[in-house]
Amino acid sequence: MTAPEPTSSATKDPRVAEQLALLQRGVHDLISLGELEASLLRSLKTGKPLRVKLGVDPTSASLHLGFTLGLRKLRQFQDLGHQAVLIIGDATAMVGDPTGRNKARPRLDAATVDANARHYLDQACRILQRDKLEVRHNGEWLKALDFNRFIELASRSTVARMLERDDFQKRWKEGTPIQLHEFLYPLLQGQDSVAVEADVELGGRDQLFNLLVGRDLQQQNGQVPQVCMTTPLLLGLDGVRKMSKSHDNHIGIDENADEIMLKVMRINDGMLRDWMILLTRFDVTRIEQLLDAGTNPRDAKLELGRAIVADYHGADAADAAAEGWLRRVSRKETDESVQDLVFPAAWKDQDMAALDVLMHTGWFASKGDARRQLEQKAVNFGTKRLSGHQARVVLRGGEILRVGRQHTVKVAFS
RNA sequence: GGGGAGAUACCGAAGCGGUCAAACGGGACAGACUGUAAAUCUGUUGGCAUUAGCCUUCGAAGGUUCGAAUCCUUCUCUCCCCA
Repeated sequence: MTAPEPTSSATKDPRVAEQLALLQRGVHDLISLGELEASLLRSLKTGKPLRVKLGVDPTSASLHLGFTLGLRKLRQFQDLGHQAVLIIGDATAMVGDPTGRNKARPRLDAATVDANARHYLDQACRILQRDKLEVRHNGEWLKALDFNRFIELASRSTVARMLERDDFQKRWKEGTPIQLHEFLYPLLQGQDSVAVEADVELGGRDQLFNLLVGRDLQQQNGQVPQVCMTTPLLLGLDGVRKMSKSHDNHIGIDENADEIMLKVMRINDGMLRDWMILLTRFDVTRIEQLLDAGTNPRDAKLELGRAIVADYHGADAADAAAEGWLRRVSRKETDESVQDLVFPAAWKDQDMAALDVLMHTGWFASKGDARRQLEQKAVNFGTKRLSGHQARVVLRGGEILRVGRQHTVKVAFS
C-alpha cells in the first residue's frame, strides 16, 4: 500500500487538493500526480468533467470483491462530478488478457461473453451510479479495425518489449506456451483509450503495463496521454494470493449476506488494514481506532464485514448478518434463521443410517466422503455428536444438523 | 526444415513390467487449540463395500504379456536446441 503522497506545492486550488486527497486513497501507482493535478485543474476551469475509463472483460459470470477496487475508484470520480466510462471488453474478452496468467486464458465464444457482459453491468451498478455512467463495448471499434489498421497497431510494439513483462517472461522460462494473440492484448486495450479519449484510466496494479500502452497510442494519435491510476491487488481469503476465481479465494458480490460475513470473518488479521482502506469508506481515524491494540480484532473484522455486506445488501441485512454470525459462529447457538432442509416424509421417526441422511443433503460428492465426515466426528445432530460411519439417527423434525463448519440446517419434512 | 525432451490424481512432482489407487509437497476437508481467523498439532483426501475385497484411473487409440502408469505402434498437444 502506498501512503498518500503529499500533493505538490504547485497545487494552489483547494478544490483540486480536496479531490486529490480522496482519489489518492488506496492507489498503488499514479502516472503521474502532476498530470492528474493538471487535469483536475483544467476540468475545474473549463467545467468539462474528466473522462475516466475502466475496462472489464466479461470472462466469467460474476464479479468478486477484487474487481470492485477499480469500480469503487470509478465511483469516487463520479461523486466528484467526472464522467465514468465503463468499457465492456466484449472483443478483448475473446482475446484473453495474459496479465498475470501462467497459461493462456481460454478463449470465449460470443454468446457467453454476451451473457456475462449483461450480468457484469448489473453487478457493477451496485457500486456505480448507473444514470451517470457511459457504457461502451469495445467490439464497437475493435471489431471494425481493418487489416491495414490492425497491422499498424501490431507494429506499435515489439516482441522484446512484450517479453520484458514478468508474466510472459515467467511463462517463457517455464516453457508454458505463449500464443501470438496474447501479445496483441495490451495494444487492443490501449486502442480503447484512444477510442473513448480517456483522460484517466483505472486498473489493477498488474495492469500498469497495459495502461501505459494506452498512453503511447494516444500520443501517437494526437491525444493528451491519459493519467494511469492503479489499485493494489486485493489479497484473497487465503491471505497469500490475489483474490481470484481461479484460486477459489474470492468473495462474490452476488453472494448472500451471511456467506459474505462468514468469509470476511475468516480472513487473517494482518489483512484488516488493507481491506478497510480498499473496501470501505472508513476514515483514517476510524481505521486506526479499529486496529488499535485495545480493540479485539474480531470486532474490527465484524465492522469490516458489516460495511462490505451493506454495500451489496443494505444496512439492515448487514446488521442481521453480523448478529447472525455472533450467534451462530461465535456463541455456537443454533437459531431460528437456520434454513430448513426437507427430508422425505416417510423418514419421519424412523431409525435411519446417518449415512443415508447425509447423502440426502447433497453436500457430499460420494458416500466415502460422507462416511469420512462421520468418522472424523464432524457431524452434529441435535445435541449429539455422531461418531463412526455406522451411526444411526431418528429424524423427528426441527433438529439442527451440522456438518463441520460449512453446513447447518434444520430438519423438516415434505 | 533438422535434432532432442515431455504429457501421472485438484496442483506440483516421484514411479519406468508385478509389492501402485500410485511416494512426497502444496491445497482442500475434519478434529484439538483460540478472540473469528492465522499459526501449531492430529487425521482424512478415486468409487462401491461393515471387513475381506471388487471396480474405474496415470494425454488418446490400438498392441505385446499370466500381468502395464511402466514395453511397442500410431495419433493429439507442449517445450527446448539448431536452421
